[in-house]
Amino acid sequence: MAERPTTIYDVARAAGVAPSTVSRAFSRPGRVNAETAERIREVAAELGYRANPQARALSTRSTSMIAVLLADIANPVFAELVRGAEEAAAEAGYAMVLADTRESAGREREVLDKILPTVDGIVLASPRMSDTAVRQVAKVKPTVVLNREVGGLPSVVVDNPRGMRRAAEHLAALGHTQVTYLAGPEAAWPDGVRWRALRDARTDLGLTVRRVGPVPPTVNGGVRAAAAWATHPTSAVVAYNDMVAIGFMRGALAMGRRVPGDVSVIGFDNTQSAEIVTPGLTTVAAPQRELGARAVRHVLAFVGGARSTSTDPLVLPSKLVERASTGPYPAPS
Amino acid sequence: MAERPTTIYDVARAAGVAPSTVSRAFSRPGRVNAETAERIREVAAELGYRANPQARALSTRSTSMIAVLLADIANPVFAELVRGAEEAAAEAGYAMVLADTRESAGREREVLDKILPTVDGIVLASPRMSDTAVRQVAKVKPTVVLNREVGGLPSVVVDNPRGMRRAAEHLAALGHTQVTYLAGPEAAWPDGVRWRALRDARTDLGLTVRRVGPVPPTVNGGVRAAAAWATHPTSAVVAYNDMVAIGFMRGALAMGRRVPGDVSVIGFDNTQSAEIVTPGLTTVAAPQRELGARAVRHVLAFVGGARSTSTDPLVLPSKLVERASTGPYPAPS
DNA sequence: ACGCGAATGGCAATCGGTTGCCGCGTGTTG
DNA sequence: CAACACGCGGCAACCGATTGCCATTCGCGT
Repeated sequence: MAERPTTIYDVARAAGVAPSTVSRAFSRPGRVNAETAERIREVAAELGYRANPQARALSTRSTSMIAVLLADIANPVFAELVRGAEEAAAEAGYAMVLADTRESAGREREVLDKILPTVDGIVLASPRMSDTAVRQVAKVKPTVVLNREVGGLPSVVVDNPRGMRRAAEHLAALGHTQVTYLAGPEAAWPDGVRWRALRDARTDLGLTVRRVGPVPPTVNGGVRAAAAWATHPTSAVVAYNDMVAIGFMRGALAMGRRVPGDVSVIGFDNTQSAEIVTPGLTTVAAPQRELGARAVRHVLAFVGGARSTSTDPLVLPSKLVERASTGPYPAPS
Repeated sequence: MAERPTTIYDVARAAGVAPSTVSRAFSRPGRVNAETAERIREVAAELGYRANPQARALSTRSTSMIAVLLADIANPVFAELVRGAEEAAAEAGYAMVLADTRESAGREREVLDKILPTVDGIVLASPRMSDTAVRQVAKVKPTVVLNREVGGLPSVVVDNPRGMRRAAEHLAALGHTQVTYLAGPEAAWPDGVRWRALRDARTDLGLTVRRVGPVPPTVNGGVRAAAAWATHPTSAVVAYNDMVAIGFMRGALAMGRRVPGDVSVIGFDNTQSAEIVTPGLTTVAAPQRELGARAVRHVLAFVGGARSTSTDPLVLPSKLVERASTGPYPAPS
């Protein structure tokens, strides 16, 4: 521990050249004599030299890193997304670091202060901070926003309206006429979008919609939502996300309601849990991996100097995955 | 974008003082006249000055960041662990960054090269690289290893042997005499430990043990394990982790075996999935959050200059959580 | 009135790299 | 043989902050 790493100066001394030559031997191979370069590289290897990217960044203003800020790592939606992001970054020779901001705008700011100067670009996944705060960040470093639209800033989002529309159509086709929406955190941008999409689908699908919540986007939140729903039960519910949907199913079950016998349930995100839970959860899926990859490629384009790729949000399709948690409107028994 | 951030030089000029004074106004408040400091702070705020931690690190050799490297973010075990780590870091005024290494030793090295100089300490969670590579890292920066022991290096691990012992006892008490272990990746340190613990429990619990695998530590891996198990079925199975256990249950179910009627299943990790799956999965739980927090506090102690806190591994207890996936040895029918 | 030390601000070196520019030596060309 | 270009290495400034040391000023004791 604490052993000072070797620097270009160490290498330079050992190889009998100037530090600048060592630097060039690595950064622009053509610029220095092939033999000299070779010798330097040998010496460097021997000494275990590794360039300090931060020191380099001081003058070049470029680390080869990007950061992805997540509202909550424990949320399984992010698993695939991170994968996609990581792969896209690796492909471009960038390292990706992640920071969890625990659903808190304050924490986002703190982390950003520390991390911003160490990276070339930022992906804000489901940021909780204000639009102005986000714009502030975008002024300093190339930034792409995920799962949210912030006027004038590049963003990547899922086609939530269409997803919700599909969900509503599915329920309507099964004969349901009343749908309850189990709302997630108000700070979550997609929540409002999904709710509005459901309301918009109301008239031409002949649906009545209600809304309970907001509840935390967790299994327990779903259990609480079930209790709230029970005061005015409907034959169908759409939850903010899969975890809430699963919690709702547990809660409903505990109250003696059967799924989908008494109530049909639809979630959002198609997380792994949606598949393993019983009954299998019908849910609106989004290409999370693609989402992450696109976002990263998008920032990297900016980092690479793209002046203004269109700032229209890039919207990715979503689709309904039908499983066993939805069924026909219960026949009067 | 691309707007150069303001530096102490900008602030110094605007406030009519020397850069060094600006620096001191922030880093050692007593050292500079109260009024001057106040003025500087005002000017700085007005200009939106934020210190560049990397530049600072050049001379102080201390960013206020630590890194946690994970083998796989998609693995839900890490969710809680990250939480604990993040909280412990925040408590100490450190920011935590995460890197996913996709279960690859090579990727670990690459990421470390980039990230190492930007942080004060490292937590390696379930590293896949060789012991020597790990020691190499530890020579450069304070390092704590999680879920693995590397001779001479501080580490935090779960009491896997005891956990497995409890699982075996539980099965033995239910009358099972043959247990199959569904092995996870060989590069995963706990895999060997768990398997050995099961073998060790054999004789005095009167068990016969078998082993199938290795399989990937995923639901699909579990499905494959079920196929392998089916060639020599046993009445009880212990899986490398919950995902494998869940996959096994699906696979077994698909083959017409009932859980726990025909086969009892135990997982490891007590992830959220263990609770929501049907039947509820009996599993060996570890205090993941605590694990993460301890690891971080441990590195921070080293960062703070502790010369050699004992390098004995810190071992945290594990316990068996009984749910519905285990039952009595099937009566001959 | 003189001397001394505390308070306070500035100068300049340093951290580890990068890069513009200079200068030397060699090879090519007229 | 002179002129010129080019290849290649070194010097030194710079990125943004920190810090040891020095200089100035002021207050105070004697």
